Amino acid sequence: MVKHAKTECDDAHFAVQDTLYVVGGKWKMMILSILVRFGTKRFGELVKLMGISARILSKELNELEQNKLISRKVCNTKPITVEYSATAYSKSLHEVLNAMIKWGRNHKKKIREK
Amino acid sequence: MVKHAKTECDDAHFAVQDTLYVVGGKWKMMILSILVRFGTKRFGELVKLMGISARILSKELNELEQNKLISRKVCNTKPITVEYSATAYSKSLHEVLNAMIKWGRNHKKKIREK
DNA sequence: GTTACTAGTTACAAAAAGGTTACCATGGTA
DNA sequence: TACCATGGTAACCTTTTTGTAACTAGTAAC
Repeated sequence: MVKHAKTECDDAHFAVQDTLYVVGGKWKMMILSILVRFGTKRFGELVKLMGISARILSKELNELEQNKLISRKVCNTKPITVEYSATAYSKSLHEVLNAMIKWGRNHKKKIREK
Repeated sequence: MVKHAKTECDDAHFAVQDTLYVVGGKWKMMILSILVRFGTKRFGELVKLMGISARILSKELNELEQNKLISRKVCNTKPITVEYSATAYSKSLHEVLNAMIKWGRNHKKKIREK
């Protein structure tokens, strides 16, 4: 959680920062986007789908799991596989997620128009 | 704009990344939040309000201005003052902004409950 | 025995983000 | 004259983030 200097802590502006603290960065929202929209995915599938390195993905998945935003399940397959899924709590982010998808698409369109 | 490896570029997951590319980071959404909700603010006011350093604020404001998300106005006061305002385009972010404020507040509440 | 697949981890390097301090020019005030 | 405030900028440094390459362990196919 972000530490706030002087102002009241439940100020709207700092709430924005708190959200970014949990799901900011280059990859977390994209991982959630995939798991929420496509459903359960394996580690290796995410690597290929996203073009992310295993090291970074592993770290991001751990952090998301600690914040209860995804769940991890190890499967008894020949080479063991691990499945990641969105949790109920991660679904509380759908408004943020959808708004960002919408805005990103629109912004890219605007830029291409130039 | 983020460069995408192999997948189709208008994929929802990459749209999320595109949004983060423009308004991600520790400060940009907070600046927009303040300008959208409080209205026009001067440079020095933002520094005090946010607890951000002048160097970083200056950089962030420049980047937001380049993306047409804020406008800058130099005023003919005794020591010149500079006013920053949200633009019409920045208001297209209100959905993202409001969703993030709402989620951040709720998340902090959950954490305190533990 | 060798190769391959799985999901990671480790060590290392590079880049990006964020921060501190000192400084500038302007003009008003004590 | 010296000091204060304004909105910056430049040099420098630290921390965080991201990436690459090599390696692990278990099992199965060749």
